[in-house]
Amino acid sequence: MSEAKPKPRKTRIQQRNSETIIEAALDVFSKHGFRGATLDQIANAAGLSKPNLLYYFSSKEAIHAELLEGLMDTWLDPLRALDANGDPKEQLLGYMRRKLEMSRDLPRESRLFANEVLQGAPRIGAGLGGDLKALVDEKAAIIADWSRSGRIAQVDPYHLIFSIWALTQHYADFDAQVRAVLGGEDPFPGAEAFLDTLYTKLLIP
Amino acid sequence: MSEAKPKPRKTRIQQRNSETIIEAALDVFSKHGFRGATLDQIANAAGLSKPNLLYYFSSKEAIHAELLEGLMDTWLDPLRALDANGDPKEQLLGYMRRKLEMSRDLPRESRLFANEVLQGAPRIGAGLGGDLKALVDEKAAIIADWSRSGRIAQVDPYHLIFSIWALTQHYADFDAQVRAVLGGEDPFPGAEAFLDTLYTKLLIP
DNA sequence: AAAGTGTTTGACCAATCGGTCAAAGTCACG
DNA sequence: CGTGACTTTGACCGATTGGTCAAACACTTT
Repeated sequence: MSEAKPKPRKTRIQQRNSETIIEAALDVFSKHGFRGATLDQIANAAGLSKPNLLYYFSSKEAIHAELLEGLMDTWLDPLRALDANGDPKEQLLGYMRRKLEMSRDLPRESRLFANEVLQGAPRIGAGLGGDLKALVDEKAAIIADWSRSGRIAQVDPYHLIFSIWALTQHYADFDAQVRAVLGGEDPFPGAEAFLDTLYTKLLIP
Repeated sequence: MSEAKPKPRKTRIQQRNSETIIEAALDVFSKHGFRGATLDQIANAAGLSKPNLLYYFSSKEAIHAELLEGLMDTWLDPLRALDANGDPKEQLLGYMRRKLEMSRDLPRESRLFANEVLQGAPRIGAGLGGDLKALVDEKAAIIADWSRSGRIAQVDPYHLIFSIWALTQHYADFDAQVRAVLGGEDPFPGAEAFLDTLYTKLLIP
């Protein structure tokens, strides 16, 4: 569904302030969830007044919706890059590593999605059953082929993908818990080594 | 006074209503998060009036705190049961299976914790750095011993535990996403088979 | 400089929130 | 039955929330 309504990109100021608002909203929504975030918080973080926010976005939901929509692509890019013609093990390990990097570099985005899905995805339910499912089905078929031809071990491709999501996003979404247990140590070097070993062993035929 | 009576004397009604409220609060908090839940929702779910709720619990935070406190034990029990004297692989696979069962049977509890940790654990931060860290340290030492003595493969025990948390809780916390992708199929049978294979292969020395 | 468009804001609003309170209703027990 | 403790509720409160609006301000264009 490509609803390309020509939204008139107008002035420099509009461009700049819209981006500022989206950036501030990402900060606030990812930290407090949709219901927990307030327009005042977002306005304050963006350095604008609340009515000024609503001059650029018609409502709190509109900001949230634009955020999620703009992020969905970024979020699925690593999976899109999974290449049927590449080396299976390398492709899957590469996918895992890219997702882990995203947890390290874009933790707010990860938490934004986590918040949404945790509450039952009330605002992007369609996106999950649509684009996401289609993409996962496509890539799962590729993995299933690799399994069938013996190039990797026999694994359920769907649960393999789920496991990559779970393991990598865990380090962003449950950051507070991970760091409490590790006592401040940076989790990511250890995580990458562990996940490398895990998937290397799993995928050996 | 002359009579030394234990202060918190609970009547039948108190017992019953407290439990009803906690049960209703689990429903509402796990679905909407702390900030997203309202006293009216909880009261309605419990079949009581809002002032009646506050007759049993002094505040919204008090309900939430009691919920978390009461749940922390249940949540850590599977890890406590990890036995240093048992068979390493069986112990770890057993731990994983118990955690997966909890995701299937107690998804609300899982989401309650997920909500709390996602927002940075503002209300149980102490519990994470205290009891939880102590328990994980203790069990990680056991696993490290198993690794060192060659009874299981060499793995980072902390990230091994994290991986079990991430993989099992994923099926409760991201239920909406998992079911959207699988199209309604019950994820748990497939998940258990996948995780069994995964950890069996990982732990082989 | 004047006009027109785009931008910003203070004041305000209705709805909802967590929480209070006094009064009424109910229960246990001598 | 009577009495005192326990339980329930309608009415209410101050604070916060998302959102509106007219007026003021600023920037371009002529």
